[in-house]
Amino acid sequence: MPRKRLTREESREQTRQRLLDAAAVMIAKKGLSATSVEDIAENAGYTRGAFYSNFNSKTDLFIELLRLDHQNIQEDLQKLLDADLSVEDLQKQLALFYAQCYRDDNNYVIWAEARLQALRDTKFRQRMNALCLEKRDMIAYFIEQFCKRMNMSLPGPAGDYALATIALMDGMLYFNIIMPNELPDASAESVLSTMFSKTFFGSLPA
Amino acid sequence: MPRKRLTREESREQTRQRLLDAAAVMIAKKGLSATSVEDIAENAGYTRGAFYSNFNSKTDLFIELLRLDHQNIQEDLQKLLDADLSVEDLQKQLALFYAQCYRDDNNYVIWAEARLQALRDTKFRQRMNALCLEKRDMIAYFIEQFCKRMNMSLPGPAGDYALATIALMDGMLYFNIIMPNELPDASAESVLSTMFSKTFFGSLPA
DNA sequence: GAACTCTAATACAGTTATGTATTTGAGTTC
DNA sequence: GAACTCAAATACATAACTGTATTAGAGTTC
Repeated sequence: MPRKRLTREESREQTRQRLLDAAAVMIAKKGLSATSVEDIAENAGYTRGAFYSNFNSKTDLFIELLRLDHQNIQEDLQKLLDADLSVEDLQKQLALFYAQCYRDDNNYVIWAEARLQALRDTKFRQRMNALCLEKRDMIAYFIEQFCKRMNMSLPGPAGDYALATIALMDGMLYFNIIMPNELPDASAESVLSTMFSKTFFGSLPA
Repeated sequence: MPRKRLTREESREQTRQRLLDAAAVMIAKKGLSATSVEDIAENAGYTRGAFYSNFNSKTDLFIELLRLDHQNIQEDLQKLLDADLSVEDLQKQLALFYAQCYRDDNNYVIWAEARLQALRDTKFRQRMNALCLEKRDMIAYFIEQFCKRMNMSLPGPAGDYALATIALMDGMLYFNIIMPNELPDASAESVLSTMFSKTFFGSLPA
């Protein structure tokens, strides 16, 4: 039984959202270029007509997908910063944050696809880079906060460490997805925390 | 003027090699699934007939491409190990090795494509994982050698550090390719060496 | 050099994608 | 509730890719 007769705007928004959701699933499953507009529409329960009525192109939809996910990430990070956590909790959050971003595997794949797309498409790369730099700066700020509370100073720019953090977690995450047996969670965590504590604690002033 | 009238076998080998080269270029440029068999053949100066005469499928060719590149990497690494370098040189080699693997950008993209393919195709993943584990073990051995000469001991299994090394270098490399302005070489190098020296030197026994 | 062989080109048949133009029908307006 | 509007379906015209089956011709064999 249909709860409610949807208004035109609600109905359109629902369609749009379903198309976005279906696209995320299909792109993760088959890859960006192997996913046809037809795939997306069909998987969302519509036809191509609905797609072209809501998006100009597959690329446009894809960017919207990234934008929305990035927005969620930023909001989550901001909440963490605002929460005024203890040093221990902050440390935990720093180590776990990135993995949380990719809480389901779809997101990991989608950003991996995005990176490749960025290598190929100048316009796309510009939009992508803006998102990445925002993320880097956010994490850099996070690291700075962390160091301040620990009464430490970094040997280099926080931005560089932010990049290293993203890079490291990304790579570890990939290994975890692709061959979970070879790198049990405990091991991954220990490697990460070793790298981080050695790196950051190594720079303690006293 | 044609140097020499090629023997049938030579001619076939030349065709095969040209197809492989063209595939590497096209796959890096357009992506694996966006690259058609036609693209590869045409770009190599042949028609699809030549392709199907030399390979069973695009996937087969792709795996051959990876296999060959991986073979080169392994050989290079082995040479380094055999060279019996000084500690300083060994350290340099460790930091630079991975970047050398991707000496031209094509290879980076091709392996990124391979990672995504591995996420989707079980059979492919199995072949891929074998290559990755070989590489990990090789680098782990490299790290062990390094530590031995430095008279250090690692706090954890060398394999874990090898994975972290690969992950970190991979991620940094991506940033370097995608936005070289944001991460000048000097900066990337300093981040890497900081991470490594802090991590490994932090574990010195005395 | 005639008969043979195998590489690569060509021809073919089938499938799947694209975007636009047009139509249908569920919501909206009065 | 009749006229209207816009979201989504359908129809259409193209284009591209796939793999196989067949053919042409450059090497090979004797």
